[in-house]
Amino acid sequence: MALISDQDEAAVSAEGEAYGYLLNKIRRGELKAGERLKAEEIANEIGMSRMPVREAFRRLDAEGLLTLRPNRGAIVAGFSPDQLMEFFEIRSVLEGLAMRHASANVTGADIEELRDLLFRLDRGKNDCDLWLNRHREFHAAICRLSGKKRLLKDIEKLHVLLEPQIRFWFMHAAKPISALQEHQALLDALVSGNPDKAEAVMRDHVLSTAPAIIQFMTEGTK
Amino acid sequence: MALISDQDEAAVSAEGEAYGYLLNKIRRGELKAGERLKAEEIANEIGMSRMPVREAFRRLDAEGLLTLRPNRGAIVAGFSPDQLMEFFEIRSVLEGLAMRHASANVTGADIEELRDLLFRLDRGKNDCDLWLNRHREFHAAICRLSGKKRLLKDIEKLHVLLEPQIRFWFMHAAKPISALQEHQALLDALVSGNPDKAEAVMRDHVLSTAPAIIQFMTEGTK
DNA sequence: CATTGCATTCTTGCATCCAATAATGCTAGG
DNA sequence: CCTAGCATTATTGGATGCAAGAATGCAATG
Repeated sequence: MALISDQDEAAVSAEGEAYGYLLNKIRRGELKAGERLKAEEIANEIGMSRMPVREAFRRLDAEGLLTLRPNRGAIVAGFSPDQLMEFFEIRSVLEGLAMRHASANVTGADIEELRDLLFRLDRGKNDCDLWLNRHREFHAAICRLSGKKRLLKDIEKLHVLLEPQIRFWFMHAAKPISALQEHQALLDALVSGNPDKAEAVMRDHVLSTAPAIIQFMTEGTK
Repeated sequence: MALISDQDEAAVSAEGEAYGYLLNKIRRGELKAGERLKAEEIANEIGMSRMPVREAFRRLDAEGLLTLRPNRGAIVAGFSPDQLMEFFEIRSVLEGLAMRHASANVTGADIEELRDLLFRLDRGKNDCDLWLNRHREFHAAICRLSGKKRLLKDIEKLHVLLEPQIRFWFMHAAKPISALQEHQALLDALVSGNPDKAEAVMRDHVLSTAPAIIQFMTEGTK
């Protein structure tokens, strides 16, 4: 249930609170690419000093969500179509690897649970936040079966990086009608017992969604 | 030539200096896994206050080189054989992807340069630092041909994570006699014009080196 | 009217200070 | 001699202050 970090749990530290606050804003698209963030401003909004905000900046910068420029503050990272495509490609190979391991570990109970997640995903296709969360959770659930923690973490980071874009697409473009059968195919590949096939299907799945999402962006902004 | 960040360039900021100082120590294995780092101690060593050191801790934590525990400081990250294997696997798919793109972009001049790097790599096989740097640079040079910046960055991060382990192996185990032909095979695959083959060869190459390095660790510590 | 140069204001980066939490060592009791 | 509990010390997390650099606005000049 924990996604990237503790962004919705009660953050114990001020830095954690600042991190979660900013992460949510970025993911929801409330902070636009290129926007400059002033440490003191953020600090006032959430009732703390600039120090923990600076540290949150540092963490978000390391994750690629912000760009920290010397003496010139933090700006929200924005990505070109090429960069977005690169993220999708990295996701495809990482989730492909996770899928490969998952296919070796998966049990009947796991499949049962995944079917349930998929069912809920489909039912949430009219609520953006709901759908995005369930979609992320569905992919995370598969990756979790791999048992590889770092892999899961890296993949979730990429999902967060792409979330504003996917949200934009979800809200403005045609709803993902085909999502159900696409993801059903993932489950089929998962139980096929063929690791190569499982990996290949996941790679194709991730890449197949990319062009529509990216192309829509370029059309939407011109 | 710039590796991960500005760890040997003249760091402009105090935070950058602290980051580079710690990064080098970790990479060289001067800080052992599990060792606790005290912010003030580090700060005194390099003549600054704790604040920039804390921020460097935050960055290194985000990169997975340190583990920051609430109220209990930073400890140097250490990895189990399983975790190391996971890193190698992630490296294999990421470098495989980079190789795929590189094979589409590579020119005759690039191959010339890579051959030169490989030649220098082989000549440096008796100096640990030299060999490690050249080996990293050889892989980075191939990945750079992909033109994918994020991919290159992620791969270099993994190289840094694995560096202490590879260093340990290099110093205590048999020298990598086969490295020359292994890497030569990479160049052959690169010019083969077959992206699938190029990717597969790189994946195999990265994975093939893993068991020896990891196994040696478990033997060396028991 | 546009543009350059300068002065003012704002923001960042770092040091220092203080409170809260964790680690350490000591003492007393078994 | 070992252990539990407490007092002391060390260390972290966060707030504040201050200097250096960047952004802004204004005025003078072409």
